[in-house]
Amino acid sequence: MAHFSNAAGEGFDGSGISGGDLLRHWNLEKNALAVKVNGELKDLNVILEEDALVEPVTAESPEGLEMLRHSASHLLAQAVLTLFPGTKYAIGPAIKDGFYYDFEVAGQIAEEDLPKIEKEMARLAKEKTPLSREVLPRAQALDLFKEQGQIYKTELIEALEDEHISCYRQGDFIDLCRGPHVPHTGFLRAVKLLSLAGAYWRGDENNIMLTRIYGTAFPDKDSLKAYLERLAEAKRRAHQKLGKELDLFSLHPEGPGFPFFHPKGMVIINRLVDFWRQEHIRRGYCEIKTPLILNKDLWLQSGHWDHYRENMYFTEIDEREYAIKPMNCPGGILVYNSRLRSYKEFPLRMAELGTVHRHERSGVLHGLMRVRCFTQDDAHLYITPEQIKDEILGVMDLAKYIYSEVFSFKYSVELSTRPEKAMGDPAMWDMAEKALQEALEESRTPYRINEGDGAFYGPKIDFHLEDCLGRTWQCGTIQLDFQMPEKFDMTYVGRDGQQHRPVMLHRTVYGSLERFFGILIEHYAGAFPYWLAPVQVKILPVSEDHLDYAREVEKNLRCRGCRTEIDVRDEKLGKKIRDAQMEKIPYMFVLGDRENEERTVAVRERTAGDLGSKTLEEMLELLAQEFSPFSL
RNA sequence: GCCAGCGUAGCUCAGUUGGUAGAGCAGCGCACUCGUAAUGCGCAGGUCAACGGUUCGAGUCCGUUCGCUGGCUCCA
Repeated sequence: MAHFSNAAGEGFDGSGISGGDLLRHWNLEKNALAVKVNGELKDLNVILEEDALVEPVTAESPEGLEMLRHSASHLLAQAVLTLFPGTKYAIGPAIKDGFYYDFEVAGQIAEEDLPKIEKEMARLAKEKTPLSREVLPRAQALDLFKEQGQIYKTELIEALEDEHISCYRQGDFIDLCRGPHVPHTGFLRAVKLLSLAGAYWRGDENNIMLTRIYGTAFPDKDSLKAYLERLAEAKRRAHQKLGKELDLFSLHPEGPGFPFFHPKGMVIINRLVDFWRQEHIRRGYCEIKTPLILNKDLWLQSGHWDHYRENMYFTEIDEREYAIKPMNCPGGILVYNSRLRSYKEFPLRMAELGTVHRHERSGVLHGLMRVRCFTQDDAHLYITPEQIKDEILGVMDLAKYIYSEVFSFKYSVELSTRPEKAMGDPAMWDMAEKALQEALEESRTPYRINEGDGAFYGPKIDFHLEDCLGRTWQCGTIQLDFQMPEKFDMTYVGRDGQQHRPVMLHRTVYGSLERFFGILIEHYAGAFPYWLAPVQVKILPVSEDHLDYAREVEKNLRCRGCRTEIDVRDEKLGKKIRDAQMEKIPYMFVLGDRENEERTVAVRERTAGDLGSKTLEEMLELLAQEFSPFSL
């Protein structure tokens, strides 16, 4: 950090060096792309106020990296305009891990053009053209872009209220931009274009679809290379790929979006369910099950017919219309309403592993993460208004326990507020939003507000987990609902003997078993912890002679609930070990003459390797020490 | 749904400017009876996603449909 002054003295004026030049010099020595002046990010050629506090911003800092990528997007636009004259350019920001730029390309652009564009960018970078800021009067800026037929830029300027428009110029390329930017294009020497995609202008599907080019930029070639390797590694652990390799699940054209679970996948799903049941019993939930198909009247009453019809599947029974449930709540409400309820039952926590079907648009399907048939670990809590906060806190505690303690996930939390197509009284919405917010504040949970993203019947708290490429997926959710109790005329008898309206809380923790499973596969890269592993111990007889002893050991393990298999193939030991390793099985027991005589097993662990010889009793003790969320 | 790319044996992939389909792994059989990450030999396996068109001739070119992947929009 340094103090600079433009004031007279120190020979600035006398020596003919301006404060700006001095600053530039000082910062280039420090390898800075920009500076923070009194905490604010500025270009290197900023004109300093008297006694400004100045810090260099290097390419390695988060701000520097973002700037680098933003500047790279300008370079991309310049290259595309050079190679595809007549192209209209829209917007090009830096994003997490990179940048993009949207174009209406003159002619055709294909993925195979990317190397050509990269080459042009490299050429332009070599020229070290300065990126300079130009502030134009509004009318002049408008004329400038209008002349070139840049309709997207003029539309953007028209939306701005400023008198003066900030632009950045590099050579003959000029872009509407707030900045700041790197001093010259020479800083953009580690840039890679990644993919081509369609994107609607201003994110509205009624608008024209532009061509988006994604890329990334790093301070140097080594860190770019490291990033690309990370991407490749992430692709190797994609759940679709591992699901096939480890024989966990499959998807078929016969049922797009309807996953099939194989025996090994079912072991994991069932473990998740067993654990879920245990934890819910402990936390005072009961469990119900409701039908998959219910008649149309129910969905009319719930509001799904009006708000959710386009995502529902329908069928006909005895010439009457039925719907396949897209959500579990209406069924759950029928259980609630099946008899008179008392406040003494409250908080009434009814869980349901409910399988739902939703007609998702074909383009959004994604492995197990976005499917058309999935099982929610749903629950509906029927409570009094006074119980709202405690119950929300209770669910948040459960989510934290499962995400953080059991699975060591990092997760983010969002509060989604009233959407446009909301049902019901705005005052109720305000109250519900406030209750959720209070619970978040009280539990000191960091969260982001997602304006207008709530469910049609109520606001919600969402829990998001990351997949291996850093994409986030909503898993758990807590939704506060005052609408359904009205619609279904739900009541309970209070202490005063009068009928009251309950409040309803919808919630999930896994979200959907399918999605959570997909994320788990990637989280563990297929090497599931002992308590989830489809096969926990693989028994490897050295030769056929040791099969009898192998069966004896297998029986012993099975009796104690251990999931075990013998590799009975007529193969060499090395091959059996390799295959067990590829299957990511936690333990291998090697059995040969020695073990047979000593009544021991030679233990190999998938990451630690050889653990030496152990008696079966010693081994069972070791296995018992493996982490398990079960406490039976 | 929209944009782009892809679809060849169970899996991973090769297949010249259009001339009639190939490897490795997996599977099956035989031999070997094996000590810590791949034993050898053999056999079998394909309406080249589907349908239509161009052509004497299509895995290859064109069109349509389906599916998958990456995005966009959407996502209770």
